[in-house]
Amino acid sequence: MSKCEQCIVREFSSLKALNKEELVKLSECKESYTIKKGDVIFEEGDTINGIYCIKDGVCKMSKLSANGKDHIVKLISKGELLGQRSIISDEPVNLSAVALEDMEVCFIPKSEIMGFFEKNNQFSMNVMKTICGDLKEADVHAVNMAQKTVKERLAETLLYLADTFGKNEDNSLKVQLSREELASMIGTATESCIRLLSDFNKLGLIELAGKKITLKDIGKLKKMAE
Amino acid sequence: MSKCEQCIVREFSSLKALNKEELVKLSECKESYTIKKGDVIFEEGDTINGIYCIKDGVCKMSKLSANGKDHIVKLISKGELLGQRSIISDEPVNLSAVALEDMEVCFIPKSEIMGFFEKNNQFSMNVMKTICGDLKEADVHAVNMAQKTVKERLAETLLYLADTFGKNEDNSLKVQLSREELASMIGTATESCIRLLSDFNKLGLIELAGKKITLKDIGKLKKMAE
DNA sequence: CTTAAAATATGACATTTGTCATAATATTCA
DNA sequence: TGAATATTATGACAAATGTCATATTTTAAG
Repeated sequence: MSKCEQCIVREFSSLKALNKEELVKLSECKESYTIKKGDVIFEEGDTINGIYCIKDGVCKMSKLSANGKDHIVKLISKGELLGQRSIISDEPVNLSAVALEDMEVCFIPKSEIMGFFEKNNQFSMNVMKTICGDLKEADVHAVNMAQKTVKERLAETLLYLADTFGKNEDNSLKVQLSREELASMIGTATESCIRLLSDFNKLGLIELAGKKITLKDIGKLKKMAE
Repeated sequence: MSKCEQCIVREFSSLKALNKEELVKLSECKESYTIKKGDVIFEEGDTINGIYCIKDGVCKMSKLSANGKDHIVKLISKGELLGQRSIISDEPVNLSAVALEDMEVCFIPKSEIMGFFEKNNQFSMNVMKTICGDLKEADVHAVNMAQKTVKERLAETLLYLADTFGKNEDNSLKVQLSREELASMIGTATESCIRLLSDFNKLGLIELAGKKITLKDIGKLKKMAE
């Protein structure tokens, strides 16, 4: 079993507040998992008994809307913690988490986390700050959904994907989403998404090669996203 | 100056975790304000040096979108705390707060709040739970904005207003929003909002009398909101 | 490698929503 | 009170977006 003391990923999350002793204890109770692309980590409504620390890979967090369509609320990657909200609220999770690529995660039991909350004030503050950041982002997201056109949202999302998850050697976006998934992120019909991607392609803003998307004119894309 | 120990509103917020001693100290440093309808409590980007405890009245929390339109993200009323996110993140506020009716609020300095965080674990947990609740709501809100039609959003919002803020003796909604504000809540053009209200009126779902809106067929409205 | 299934792409059209113009009504303030 | 202003309402039309049908291409399975 790998040791948390030596895990670099920890430095990027609230867990960086833990001291040596706490880390040793954490190493002993955490469980490592490998998750395959497409696998479900948890589903909306599930009761989870701990949080997941993402060591590697990206997953989508989505929510079913009343009409039965899935909406991808955000993407989570290396260094982030999954399920904090559910543990703190003591409620089932309200988003589903599905791996977009093969992932490495560690599961930390709820009891352990609650102990940190009680004894480590800095850890609590870190978690609070993270959740406050999430809240701010969620508000921005809601306003974007309400006020921006689909075209603007698509441009913005492409830029977000490039900024947040980076590019391959050939300059294409590292995270590969299906058209359906991309549509579900920007909140539109799959066909509309495909059509707009075609338009962007014809305008020279992006280049399409199968599932690969390459941003060609970031300046214009930024203008388009307003 | 009124005493926090005797303030009932406190019982509805995270402040309920405070002990007698803390309440006495709070009474001494807090400041009470009266805010007139339409007054700005703070604006997006402002740096605030404490949080506001709403004793009475309702305010709108809004965010300017890139195209210059205001979007009302949520309404806040009696018993809730304003500005927690900003204080915890140590960042300017990202939403504006404007009174929809005359309000009574108390301002609690940041230093005091930070002290509670350090010494009162239950207070910290309460705040965390509140923010987690906000986050959940914000995610639901984003999905609604992305997936529901304007009609569905209007029906939903009317029901929300009735549920959350109640009705007058004549059964009309207690919170009075202008058509423009209602439109800015559901994320649509003012004209579209007015048109849909007219439709709902003709269908017998609601009754319009000036600014007053009365829900006549809650069942159908619920169906319409999906 | 070949076939079936899934994903992507595009056309045609309906529906929703936004915009601009203008009228009717309500509200404010001198 | 009465004029000025803001708000609400409605029509006409344009633009954006969704839906359904159907190719085309890609991927997966045997």
